Amino acid sequence: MTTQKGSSQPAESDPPPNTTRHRPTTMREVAEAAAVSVATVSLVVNNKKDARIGADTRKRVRDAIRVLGYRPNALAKNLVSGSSRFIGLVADAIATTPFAGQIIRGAQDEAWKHGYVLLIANTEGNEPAEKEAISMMLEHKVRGILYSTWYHRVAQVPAALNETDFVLVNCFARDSDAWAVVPDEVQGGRAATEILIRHGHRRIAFLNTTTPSPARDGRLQGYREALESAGIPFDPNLVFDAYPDQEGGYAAVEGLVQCGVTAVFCHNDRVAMGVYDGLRQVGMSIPEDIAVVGFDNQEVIAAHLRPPLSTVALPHYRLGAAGVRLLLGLDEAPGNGVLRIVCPVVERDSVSTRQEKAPANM
Amino acid sequence: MTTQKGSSQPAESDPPPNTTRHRPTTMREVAEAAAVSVATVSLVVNNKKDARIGADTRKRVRDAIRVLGYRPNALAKNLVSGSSRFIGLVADAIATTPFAGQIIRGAQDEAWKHGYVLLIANTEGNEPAEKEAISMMLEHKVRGILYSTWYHRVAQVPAALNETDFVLVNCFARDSDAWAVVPDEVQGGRAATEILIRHGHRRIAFLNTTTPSPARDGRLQGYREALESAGIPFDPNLVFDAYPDQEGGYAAVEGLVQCGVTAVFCHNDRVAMGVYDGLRQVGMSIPEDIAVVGFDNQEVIAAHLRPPLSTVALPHYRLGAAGVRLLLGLDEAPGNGVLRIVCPVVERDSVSTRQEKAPANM
DNA sequence: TTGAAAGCGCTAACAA
DNA sequence: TTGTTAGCGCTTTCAA
Repeated sequence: MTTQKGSSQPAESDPPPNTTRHRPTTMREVAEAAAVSVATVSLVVNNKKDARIGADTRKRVRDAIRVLGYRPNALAKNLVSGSSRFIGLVADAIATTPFAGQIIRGAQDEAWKHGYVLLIANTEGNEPAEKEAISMMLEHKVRGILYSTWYHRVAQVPAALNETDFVLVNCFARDSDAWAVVPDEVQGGRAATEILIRHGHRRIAFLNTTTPSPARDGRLQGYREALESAGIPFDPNLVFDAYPDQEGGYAAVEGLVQCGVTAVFCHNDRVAMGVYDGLRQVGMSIPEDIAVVGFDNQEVIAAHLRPPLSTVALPHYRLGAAGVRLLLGLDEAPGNGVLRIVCPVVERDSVSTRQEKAPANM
Repeated sequence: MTTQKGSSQPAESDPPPNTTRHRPTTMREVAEAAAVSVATVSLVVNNKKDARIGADTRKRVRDAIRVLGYRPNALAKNLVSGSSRFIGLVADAIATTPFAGQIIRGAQDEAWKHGYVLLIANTEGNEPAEKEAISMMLEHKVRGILYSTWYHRVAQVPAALNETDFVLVNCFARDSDAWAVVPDEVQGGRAATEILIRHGHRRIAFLNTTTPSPARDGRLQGYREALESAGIPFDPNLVFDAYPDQEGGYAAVEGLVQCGVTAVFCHNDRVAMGVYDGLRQVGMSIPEDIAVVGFDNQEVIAAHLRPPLSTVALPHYRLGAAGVRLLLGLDEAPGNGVLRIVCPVVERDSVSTRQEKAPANM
């Protein structure tokens, strides 16, 4: 097949004919073509405000740029200015979960907005890889580093991070005041529970995860706070342990029906999916017999269960975006250094059908 | 709170004390500290094979590097060498789907392996954003660009891509011989169907997507090929249209049971999930009454359905990895320029239960 | 075995 | 209004 490569052939073998596609055009060449100095070219390329360039000079330069297909060399530019427009993102698992991707996306969009580019590295949580990734970013003189994890947890901050600005995303340091952005688990747990309360439920179970984590503690606390605000006494017998996946939810159904609750708040959407299966098994229907809300808003699941699942979303996109804003000093970090992002409610039909929520007009 | 920034204070205000953390150490400083020339430092930093450096000189340099916390400046290095160690990845949707992430991961891992770093940009399929992203990558003198899409489709190749090496990932160009890496839909469709055939099914429905796409055509062809190889006549009445999500699968169940098939190949796992619901609704069980296989191997769903779903995986990770291999010239492109990656079978319990497949020993 | 010096492509004083 | 020049931090001949 024909080659699609331009740079594949050694350029020095023959004198560059005046065709395109050899060594990239430099600013100096543009300057010669336009019969001006490189300084002038630089000025027009960068649209320097306080540079007074004659209209015709400017035009000559512009033309030369177009004709030669000139592109500024960011490497050189960065070298001069001493700092690059890179932001490093090191992640422990870029795509083990659908979530991590949203962090990247949020970070990327926000970075882009301010003229920065994301340099990413995924380390699989592997320490040498992590060190190497950070080194490489440091060597590229990144503006700063976002250190992110795929689930909300305590992070062991690699020492090398201190050589630059950094912010933790979806994780936090236990013994340091390093800046961090995390989801507000407590508020999320409260919100989830409140959906149920708002629909008149008083006997509400909570299927919490078995894994110790900020999510486990935070959501439980939120659940309790919501009950308390509503004047509903907390009943520890209504809090169940469930392994945080479909099987865990399925297995928990038996206990659920035995204790006679009218609603259940599941630690995550996958658990909720298991609960759906279990409930169906025993002939109970959602939301009539039992209302359920999940957590995470894992689209593939939540939006397409029957009935679609009301849930609380994990704000991954915003986590990533807030991370770069903090990094760039666009937002101020809160006093303790950790910024909590709210987990928004996503109501669907697993608490009450749409008809009940908003009666049709006819 | 205390600042965690090093670079935040102007460094020129006072002469750098010999503490750490000011302007980063340069090679020249290392040279001075070690009382050698920068050339020598360069030699030892890069472990140049054919450089004969005295053991003690080398040690002095090493020590100075350690003491000063020197890090090479990749920007400068790249400028000199004329080319960077960047590979650009432009994606139309980094995380709308769990899939895209795997492409990134595959590309990242493979790039890393060869000393390259990924520069990523997501464009949301937005053309100006795409142009800008490519420009930026070109300006950074990337080694090449991976242009990827989140689902397998024909891509409109942006002209600017021709200024560098590039390979299409998960998409291909209609009228060009641009290099591309895509999943082998035909083989995938064949493999899915063969799972069913291997388990004795002869009357096999195919719930194909309604969306025109390489997946739609390829999987259908694979389905037909598999039937043909097994000597089963193709019956067009057994091919149904289904919108490619849970609702589509659910809706298709009625037709499915009416035509009395014993097995169904679903265009994707989400459709399969809908089929599960529908089948349960009419009291049929999987795999006893009807066997089902999906496509995509979307973990959250496939692995946790009841019973777990046998399916065929989309090789996103390998797509990304193969993309960089092609780009770097590590692998040879096939004659027509498009490399097809096999979609591996993932057997679970929706075709026959594990017991049937492998009887327990006692 | 090591050093001096040129220069990668660009920016930013400073001159003119 | 535009040009000259000195670097940015590094690699790489070429000399010593």
